[in-house]
Amino acid sequence: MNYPYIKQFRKALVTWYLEEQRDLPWRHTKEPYQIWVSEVMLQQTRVDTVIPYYNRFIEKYPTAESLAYTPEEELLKMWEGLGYYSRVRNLQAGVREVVEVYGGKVPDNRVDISKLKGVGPYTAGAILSIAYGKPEHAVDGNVMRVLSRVLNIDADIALPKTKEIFEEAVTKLIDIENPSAFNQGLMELGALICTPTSPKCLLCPVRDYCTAFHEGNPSSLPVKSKKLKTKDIHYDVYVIRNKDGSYLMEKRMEEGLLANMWQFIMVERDEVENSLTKVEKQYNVILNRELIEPIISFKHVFSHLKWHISSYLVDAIETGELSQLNTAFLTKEQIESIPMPVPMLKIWGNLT
DNA sequence: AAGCCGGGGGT
DNA sequence: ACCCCAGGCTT
Repeated sequence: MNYPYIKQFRKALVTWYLEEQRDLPWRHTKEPYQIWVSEVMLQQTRVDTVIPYYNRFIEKYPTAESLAYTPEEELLKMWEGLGYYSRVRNLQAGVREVVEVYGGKVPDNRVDISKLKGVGPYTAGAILSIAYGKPEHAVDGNVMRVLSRVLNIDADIALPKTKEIFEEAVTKLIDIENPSAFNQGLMELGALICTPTSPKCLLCPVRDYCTAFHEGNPSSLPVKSKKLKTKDIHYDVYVIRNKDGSYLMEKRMEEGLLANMWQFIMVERDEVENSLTKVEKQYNVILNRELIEPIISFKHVFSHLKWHISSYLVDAIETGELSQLNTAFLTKEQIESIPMPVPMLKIWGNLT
């Protein structure tokens, strides 16, 4: 794009953003910490999903100091249902570093802010431009889609290397006068107008500067290669109830999928007799095999795998000492206070 | 560079 | 069924 057009493109984008932007909670603040929270929640997550979580989170943890030393289980409960739970662990680690190393002030340069846990190239640029007004690129999926069309770039955006092309493009195009509105304008345009399928080109404020609109095919961009196939795993989930009306639960491992979240007893599907024997032995209980009541069967899709779950309610006739520290019989009130992944919430919700 | 890490909504 | 979403970390 030639220089005169760059200036006009900036102006058109920023003017449109300032007039048409949605009223979102995190647009009422310029506190770097609060912008940070919003950006982490928005990673791979839609605006409408984030809004209630953001409001609750900021109300409870309005400052870096208030978040820094909150127990992890409480944070996971606040994050419950949002997904990608390592985000909140990393956020807290980063925030704690800000409190302890930077005196509570979020760094205002890319080198230092990028050292914080959970802050990658995008989040760094977003905080720097939105909270500090720095002319830094913030390239996410929206930006790559919009600019692939405006500049008619057909490089494969699934390749990490391709992102550098767009970072350089933004660095060249960005409005020094209002980096915040420019970066958010690109993303807002991607969310409202320059959508993945059927972009609303006739309503686009930068249509005049869009190469794909004039010389190419906006709908065919961006190019993205790799598509992943999910693996199928079948589980039987046993909701085991003791004489007190408490339920046997276990906490997942500290790392990996759904780390540190709680679940009912879950075993890979097998012959029913084998499953029950395995459960009885491992958790030192004797189950009433005469009365196994199906609760619900469903599929739960993750980004890289698919769970097929069948769940059952069964009474423990006898219970012994639980050998593992991460297992316990919990009351209804306790269960509703611990963080559980959505599949377990679904089973719990169908229990009564 | 590729795999891992959730969940929901749109088409 | 498939795609994508205000991505980052680990290997």
